[in-house]
Formats: sequence, C-alpha cells, structure tokens
Amino acid sequence: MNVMNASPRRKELTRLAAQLFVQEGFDRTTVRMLAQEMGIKSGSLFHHFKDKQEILAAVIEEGTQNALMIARKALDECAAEPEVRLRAMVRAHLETLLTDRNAHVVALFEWRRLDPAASAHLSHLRDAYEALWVDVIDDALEAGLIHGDRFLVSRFVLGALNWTVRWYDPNGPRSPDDLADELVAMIMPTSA
Amino acid sequence: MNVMNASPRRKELTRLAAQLFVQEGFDRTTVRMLAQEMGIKSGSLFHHFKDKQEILAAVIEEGTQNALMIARKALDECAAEPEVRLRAMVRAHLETLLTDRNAHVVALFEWRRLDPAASAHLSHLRDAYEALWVDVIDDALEAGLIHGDRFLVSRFVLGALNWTVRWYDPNGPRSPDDLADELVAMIMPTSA
DNA sequence: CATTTACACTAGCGCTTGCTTGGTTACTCT
DNA sequence: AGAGTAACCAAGCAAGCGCTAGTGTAAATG
Repeated sequence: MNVMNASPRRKELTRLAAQLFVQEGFDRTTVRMLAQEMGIKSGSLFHHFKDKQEILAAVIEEGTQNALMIARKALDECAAEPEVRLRAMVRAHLETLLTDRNAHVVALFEWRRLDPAASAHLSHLRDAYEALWVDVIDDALEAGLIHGDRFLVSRFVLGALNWTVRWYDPNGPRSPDDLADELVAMIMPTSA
Repeated sequence: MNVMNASPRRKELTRLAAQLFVQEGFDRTTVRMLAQEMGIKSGSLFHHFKDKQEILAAVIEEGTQNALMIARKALDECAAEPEVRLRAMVRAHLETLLTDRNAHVVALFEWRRLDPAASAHLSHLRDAYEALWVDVIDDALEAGLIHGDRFLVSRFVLGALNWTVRWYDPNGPRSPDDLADELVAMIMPTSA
C-alpha cells in the first residue's frame, strides 16, 4: 500500500473523491462508488489509501494547503496598505473557494467526519490560514478602515465568504472578484 | 401508525432526533440510536414515524415554522423605520438560530438529505421566510441605510448570520443581541 | 362487558457497508 | 532473463443498516 506518498495517480483519485463527496456527502459515498468513479474495483482502492478516512483527510489537506499557498502569495505580491491587503485577502479567499470548490466544500462541511488524529494534524494547517486573516483584519481595524470587535468582524466576514459556496453560480454574470469588491464595499464605510 | 399528527410525544421525539442529528449527522444516526435516546426499541420508532426520512422532515419543518413565526412577530411589533426593521430582523434570525439551534443546524446542513417530496413541501416554508428578508433589505437599500446589490447583500448577511452556528458559544460573554448589533453596525456606514 | 386504539416489545429479513485476502498482470531495473 | 514492484481484480466476510411482521398490554371508547 502507498503510505502517505503523493503519486500523481493518488492526486487524481483525491480530486475525483472530492467531487463525489460534494455530490453525495462523505457518509453516503461508498467505497464502491469511489472505485467506479475512478475506473477501478472497490478492493483496489485500498492499495492507494489505507481506509476511507484517509481519502477524506487527503481531500481536505489538499484543499487547505492550496488555500494557504494562494493567500500567502496574494499577500506577498500586494502593497502594504491595509485596504489593499484586505481586498487581496478577500479575493484570494473567494478565488480558492470557487475554483478549488469541491475540496473546500468538503473541508467546510465534512470536517467533523475526520478521526481525531487527522483532525489534529489538519487543524494546524487551518490555524495557519486563519492567522493570516487575523493579521489583515487587525491592520484594517487599526487603520480605521472598518470598526467593531475584531473577533466578531472576522467571523462575520468569513461566514459571508464561506457561505458563497451554497449559492454562487460560476456560470452567472458575477465573477468572484465582483463578489469580493461588493463585500469589501459593504463593510467599509468610506466607500459611500 | 401516527400519520402526520402532532402529538406531544412526537414533538418530544422530534426534539431528541434534532439533537442526535446535530451530534452525529443524519446519515450516521441510526434508528437504533434514535430509539435508545428516546427510551424505546428501534421497532417502536416506526409507530411514530413512517420512516427515517420523515423524522428528518419533522425536525426541519418544526425549526422553519418557528423561524417564520418569530420573524413575523418581530416585524409586526416594531416600528416602520427601515433601520428598526432591519435590526429587528437580524435579531430575530439570531434568536431563532441560537435558541432553537439543533433544528436549525439540521435544516442548514442536512437539507439535501430530504427526499424530493419533503424538500418541495418545505421549500415553500423557506421561501416565505426569505421573502421577509428581501422586503427588509429592499427597504434598507431604498432608504440609503446600506448600499450595494440587493441580491449579494442579502446573501452576505444571511451567510454571516447562518455561519454563527459554527462558532457561537452561548456560554460566552456575548448575547445574540450583541451579535446582531455588531453586524448591523458593520454593514451600516452611518454608524461611525 | 366487548372492542378499539395507542404504544411498546421481540425477532429477524434482506441488503449494503468498509475492508481483507490471495492472486494476477504489466512494467521497470539490473 | 530474472527480480522487484506498483496497480489491479475476483470473491467474500463480519458487522451494521433500515425496516417489517407479529404479539402483548393497558387505557380509552362503544
């Protein structure tokens, strides 16, 4: 069995699994469904993954790693003004969320299905990502761009953003960047 | 079997089911677990509910009915100023969400598990509730309290509110009304 | 008093689940 | 050519699943 390696085959399988997990939910997705989607038999699945849990962990890890990378890159590449950074962070969040959508929907809504070990490991990744947000929000508050309780503001903003996966239509007229601008405008009094 | 009645026993069972559905998720909650929580054997469960699906539908219906009632009452009882109504609606939403929490978490995160018939029936209830929101948001926009795309604004606000069930701690220092005020302040430029 | 109704029980059927076992194929590297 | 390995398959096990059938019993109803 392929322990913890990142073979291209395994990556592709992870992508397919993410799609099925979104479509059906983790619990309703059987190993037989996963195998069929991958074009193999259910027994062969366990050559690539130790068990079903590990597939879930792989999907979530993949998505969270990506989010972290994109957000860091976006922040590195932009100016130091709090407003620019805030907008960049919102854009980066939506970009990841809506392009790598399957993995993120799984991360958001199936996190509880992780066993404690995997959850502990992945929590660090998620914390690292949220730390970026805390920084950006704090700077924006200090600069007077937005106001309010830092904890509540960041929760509200992340909630509004994460919820987009429930209604956003990528074939509709609005781009992810449109959403980002609209949200920033909504919470920034100076935009009037 | 007790078809569609609303006996007090059934109401209590629905409440217990909601709790278990939140704890374990609908799919992982077995009829045997439900029965044990209710103090009966699994076979007896089907005297009260036609099948497992009907329990889910009962939980969601119960929660949505409550939300609709509370919101209507709140709007009826408050003044006509758009700002007052917006604040009242946000408060009502959070109040329902966080007191009748189990039912709403199920409604928000297990809706997809409903079979088409139940989903169609309950969609009307949810649409009635969302219509209240559309009204309030439209009035607030027209009065210049907030600005932006009416569709996006309402989605963002509802997203921020609904996401609270993922982090809000009822034993913490903040009351639901605190959250409501903070959110309204966040999106209303005039509050500075 | 006889009958119905509400609610619970026992027992288990038929099926699906995640996962294992033991073996085969195809390809690479020496 | 021979060894090693990654990828797969057929077959099936043990456990758990939703749900049904048939029965018992105490309270309400005629």
